[in-house]
Formats: sequence, C-alpha cells, structure tokens
Amino acid sequence: MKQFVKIMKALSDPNRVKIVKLLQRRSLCVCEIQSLLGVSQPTVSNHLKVLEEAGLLAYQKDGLWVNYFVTNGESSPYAAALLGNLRHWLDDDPEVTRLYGHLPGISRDRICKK
Amino acid sequence: MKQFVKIMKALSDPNRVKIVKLLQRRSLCVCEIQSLLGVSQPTVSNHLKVLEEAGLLAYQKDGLWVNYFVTNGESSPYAAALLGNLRHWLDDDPEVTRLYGHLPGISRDRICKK
DNA sequence: TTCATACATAGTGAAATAACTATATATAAA
DNA sequence: TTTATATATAGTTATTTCACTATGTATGAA
Repeated sequence: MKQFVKIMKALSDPNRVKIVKLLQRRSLCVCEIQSLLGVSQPTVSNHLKVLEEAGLLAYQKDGLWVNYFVTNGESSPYAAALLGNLRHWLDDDPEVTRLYGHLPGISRDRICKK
Repeated sequence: MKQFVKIMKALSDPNRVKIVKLLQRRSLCVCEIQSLLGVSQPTVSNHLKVLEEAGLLAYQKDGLWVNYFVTNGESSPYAAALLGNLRHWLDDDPEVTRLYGHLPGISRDRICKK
C-alpha cells in the first residue's frame, strides 16, 4: 500500500509527470529539465528525488552533470505498469507536446555554463 | 493532464484506495464504509466525493442510503486502466485483506440505526 | 407535521506539499 | 589550491490536504 501510494503521489504533480514524459524520450541532466520546465533548479532536484524514491527514475553521474533516466520499473509492478502506460498516455497533451517541440533544441552545453 | 493528475491524486490516499478495493468487491453505503475504515462519516463522504470527481466512483440513492460503486472507467482511459489494475493490485496487502475479512459481516441494518 | 436517520456541506486546525532563496557539496579547470 | 559550475540540501512561505466537529439537507416513519 505504501509503495503504491508513493507512486501515485509521485505522479500527482504536473511537473513531475512532464519530467517522466520527457525522460521517456531521452535522458536529461538537471539543468536541461530546469530549462524545459521553467522552474528553479532546487525545485527540479526535489521533483527528481520524489520520482527516484518512488522507483520511477534513476541517475548516473557524469562529471558535473547528473543524468536522470526512467527505470524499467523493476522496483514494483505499479511502477512498471504506470511507466508502461505513460509511454503513450498524454502524448497529445498540449503541455507535453510543447515540451517535446523544445526537446531537440535542448543541449546542456548551451543551456548551462552561463 | 488535469484529468490524469486528478486520478493520481484521488489514488494517493490509503483510505481512498481501500474504498476502491472494497467497492470492487461489492457496492456499499456511506455508513458501511465508515464502519469498515473507522473514520468519521464526513471524512468518508469527502473521500467519496474526491473519487467520484475523478470518475472512479458513482452512486445511486436508495431511500436514506446512498450506494456507492466503482464505474467502468468510461470517463477516461486512465480511470479505466487504473480500475482494471486495482482489481488485482493490493489483493494481498495486509490492510486490504483485513478489510476483506470484515466485509461479509457488514450490514447496513446492523451498522446504522443506532 | 414532527421526529429520526443517512448523508452532505461548512468551518477549523494540523500536517504535507511545492515553490522559492540561500547555502552546502562535488567535480573540473586554472 | 583556488575558482567556477552543476547539483543537492536547508530553510521559509503559501497552498493544499485530511482529519475532525458542527450544522444543513433529504428521506421515511410516526
């Protein structure tokens, strides 16, 4: 029950759902997500932590960058099922498609290092 | 997005998940749910409202009683999928099985009318 | 009509949430 | 080592949430 509720809570926020949808296209570092969502960096880090603790995301450090990516849902059947569904769910959501449009132009080399 | 998040939020509370699991066994009136969950009647009413507005439940009045039941998820593919999954998910959860055990002994004629 | 019962709504308070700013940490470059 | 950069954590505030009590509404019985 606790695990299930944790996953539902993790997916109860529009920004977190957008993060999952974006990462299902390709893995991204924190500053790329920040740029796409238009919220502060700590806010992004916190959302990522919530999603990671729900077993939906994982990360790999690469120098200064931290690459986040979606898991295969091995942590629970709920995670696996929801991630599977989210692979097509909300694909025609206006906010999601708008983000998808920005995705090709996103590059950590241009975004960060200001 | 809004509809999806609304459903996730609705299923983000243990008591609401328990209500769905119970109603998937059989429809219940408010006082029966109150007796099973051990919370106040207004709290139950509020949870039911949240679930109903997410398209997961519906109700039918029967005199003084209001019978709540799960929908077939016609309101959205998210509702349909989650309700489908919840038909077997959490079946071995301790809190859920405990409630299942109490379910046969629950009768609105004995519970209410104090 | 009057009363009782089942449920809904209003209002309140404590706790959780989501955003922010400020700061700490870790890594790479100079 | 010093400095800069990417991210994480701490702390703050406004909003939401979940429980409660009190009260309103609707239906059925007397």
